[in-house]
Amino acid sequence: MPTEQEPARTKRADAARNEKTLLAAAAEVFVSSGVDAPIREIAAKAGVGVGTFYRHFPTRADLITAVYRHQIEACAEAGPTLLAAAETPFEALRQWIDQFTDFLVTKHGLADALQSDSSTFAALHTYFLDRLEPVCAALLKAAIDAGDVQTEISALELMRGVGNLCIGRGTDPRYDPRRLIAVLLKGLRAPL
Amino acid sequence: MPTEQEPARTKRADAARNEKTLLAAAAEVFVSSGVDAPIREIAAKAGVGVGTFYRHFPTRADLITAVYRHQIEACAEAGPTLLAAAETPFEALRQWIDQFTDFLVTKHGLADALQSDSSTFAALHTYFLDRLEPVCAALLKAAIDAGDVQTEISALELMRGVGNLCIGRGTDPRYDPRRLIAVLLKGLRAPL
DNA sequence: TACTAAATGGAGCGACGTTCCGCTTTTCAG
DNA sequence: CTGAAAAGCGGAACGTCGCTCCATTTAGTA
Repeated sequence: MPTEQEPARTKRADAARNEKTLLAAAAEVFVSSGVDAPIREIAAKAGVGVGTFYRHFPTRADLITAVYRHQIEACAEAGPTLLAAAETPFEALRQWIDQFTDFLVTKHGLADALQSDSSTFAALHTYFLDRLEPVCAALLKAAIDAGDVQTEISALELMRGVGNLCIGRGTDPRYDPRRLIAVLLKGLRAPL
Repeated sequence: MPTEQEPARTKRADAARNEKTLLAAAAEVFVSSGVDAPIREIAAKAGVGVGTFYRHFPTRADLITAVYRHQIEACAEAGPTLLAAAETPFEALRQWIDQFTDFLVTKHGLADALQSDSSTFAALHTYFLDRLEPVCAALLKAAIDAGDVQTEISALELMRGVGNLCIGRGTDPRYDPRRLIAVLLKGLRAPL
């Protein structure tokens, strides 16, 4: 079995520089134009050609995961921490969902992309789920074991539901995802 | 004040025929390719040019509302009927939401379009809400008055929440919007 | 310095939405 | 019945976007 011992030659200096520049440009453009901003715009802002862009991020999902990797990681790591610190497992779950919601809500269009069935975003969807689903599952299981949650629901379904509810905020001030997510959690909670 | 008494000349026969043909073609294409199928495809299937398409349906939202007008109307009319027939107002609300959900879930991509903040679909969004929001509000108010619902929530928010939860079904068999909507309703319900 | 592999960039292709306007068809007054 | 005028039609054409391809440039190395 080939134990990933390959040289993994270090990237050329200019390539590394361009990648950083692209990441910064993308982060900036995402804020103003959302995660589905034109590639050309990002490449232009970074001062590189589109060919260079695609060399670094073959897929839009690659770019998005790279831009938000830190926050996804933070969210993943928050799970066990919250579980240890909170009064009850259910409270830990609630707080984790809060953090997850904040993340989605502050990134313009990210929630939309996450739920899109377009194959372009399949990888993004997969990445989020692979990383976060186990974390959410642990919290959910703890809450169930504690008897705080009776409803039968999978972590995946819960996360997708929360993600979906985060779509479209900003369009209409009368729609607040957090309120609905609170209702959803209330529905999850065992009677009494 | 000009009392809309204008002649409103009846459409030319061929124009009326083309409109019907386009509607039929669109309904068919929507089933196989979703509501965001290429305009050219619909026009081709109807055997007309794209210019003709745009003459009849200047915006995609116009087409979608025309295609689904009957079902939207049926959903709107079901409100009062259910309220009169059901055991409790909350049960009426639940059944109405069921019908609304069925409608959204069976139309490939309709829920996505409904929540999209793209200005293309703004009219669609408006049409749905103008027609259905009062109906949902009446059901919700009845349930609140009966004491079955305590949570403070607007009909608009509830409808958008349900609509959002309907997004992405079909992609993943493990995600069932109805289950989450049931949880949401449980969360709406007053304790006990 | 000279060589090579990595990296670049932007022209170009196909798909799509949308507009525009010369041509065809329907309608209806006479 | 007839012949304009009005209404409708079609599809070429333009702008935008995602993505690919490859001739050229450049960083690392001996």
